[in-house]
This record gives sequence, structure tokens and C-alpha cells, in this order.
Amino acid sequence: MELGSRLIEIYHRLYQAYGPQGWWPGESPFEIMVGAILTQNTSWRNVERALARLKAEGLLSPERLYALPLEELSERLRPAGTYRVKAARLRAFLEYLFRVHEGDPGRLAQGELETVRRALLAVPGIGPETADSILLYGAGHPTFVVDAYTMRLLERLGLLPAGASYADCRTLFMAHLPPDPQLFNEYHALIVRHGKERCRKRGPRCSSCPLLDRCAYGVAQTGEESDGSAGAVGTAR
DNA sequence: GCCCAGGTGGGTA
DNA sequence: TACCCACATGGG
Repeated sequence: MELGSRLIEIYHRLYQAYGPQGWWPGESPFEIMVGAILTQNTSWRNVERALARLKAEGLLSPERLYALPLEELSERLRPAGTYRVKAARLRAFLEYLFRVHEGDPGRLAQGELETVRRALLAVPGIGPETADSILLYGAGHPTFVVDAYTMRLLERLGLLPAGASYADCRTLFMAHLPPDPQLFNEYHALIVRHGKERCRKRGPRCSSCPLLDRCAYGVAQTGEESDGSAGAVGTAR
């Protein structure tokens, strides 16, 4: 089966199994961008606590946040963990936002995708996943967000070689799917949902997987049968 | 007590 | 390049 069709089939299976995920939770593009930085190596629940603190004090706007002294910012980010690191990273992002986009997330969204992406990657503390999250979920650009779940899943499905890079994985999706932000949005969220429930790093082999038995932890990685034969194994029950 | 979470950057060999 | 580690809170 052609790769694009295979990726679409996987998407449909996930969607059928889990339904719409409603990503990214947030009341504004700016809140989403802040959340993208806060969620680095952190559970979303802890991110929500920090966002709630900022909201409760009316600080969740580019101007207010930028005006907040670094120490006060980091205190409010405590519940999200790695709070001193995140305060510095958030500050660096705000400096970029004001320097290049007049502090306006809407203007960031109007920029050309790859141009803004390169600029974001140059901001200390913003790596590829955070940049793509900001661009896709915050700015509505058709860029695919790759995370550990995504890499693990594609490797287990035999669509990526072991040790593939972030760029390899992103390119795989973007070269074989239409550049549809809504599709990319839901697809990534579904992969994370699937990963949390059934495609973990460790743990028992997943049962009744909506995808393929092969995405399960512990299944031999032979790399063979790259066509659709394995795709018929999973049934969304 | 341990591992993990919607990563990133710096250091070492 | 390939690992290893710090960052740090909160949940299972």
C-alpha cells in the first residue's frame, strides 16, 4: 500500500477508536503558545495548574507576562516543574514575539511557515517539537508535530527505521499527507492518546489495539511486511 | 521508593 | 555522532 494511504488508514483507525481529541485546550493562541513551552517533559495536568495561576492573576497576555520580573514569573510556573528553566524560556519566546511580531501572536501566525519555524528554533529553549506545536496549534500552520509517541509508533509499524530523526518523522507525514492543519492537529493528538493508552515505552503488550498488533510493546521488530498485510490485523474493537 | 510526563540544551568521549 | 545529565513538580 502507498505510504500516504497507509498514513490515512492509520488516522482513520485512531479516529474511529478514540474520536476527536479537542486539542489544543486553551482560550487563545497565546495561551496555547505558552502551554507549548510549559508542557516540555511535563504532564498536561501540571501545565494547567500553572496556566490557571497566571489566569487568576490576569497575567496571561503577552504584555503582562513580558512585564513580569523573571523571579515572579518563575514562582508562578512552579506547579509545571522545571520552573526556572521554563521562566527563562518563556521570557526568551516573549522577547522574540515582541522583537519580530510586535507582541502579537496573530502576526506570528501570518508569517511564512518555514521562515517563522527557523526563527522559533533560534530562540533558546524552543526545539522542534515546541516550535511545531506553537505553529500548528497556536498559529494554524500545516506543520506536523512529532513527539516520542510518534517516533515509537512509526518505528513499531515499520514505517521508520530505528533511530530515525525528528526531521525524518516530520517529513514522512508532510510529504505524504495534504497540508491540512486540522488533519495534522487531530492526527498528532490521536497518536498521543493512543500512546498513553497502548503504545507506552514499557508495560504489557497492548491488547485489542485499534492499529496493529505490531505497535505493541515487546513485539519483534523485523521490519518486514511493509505492505498492508499487517494492516488487516487490527480491528477497532 | 521508582518511573513517567504532550523536551531542550549542555557536556563529554 | 552518540550518549548522559540537569531541570523539578505531581501522579500512579
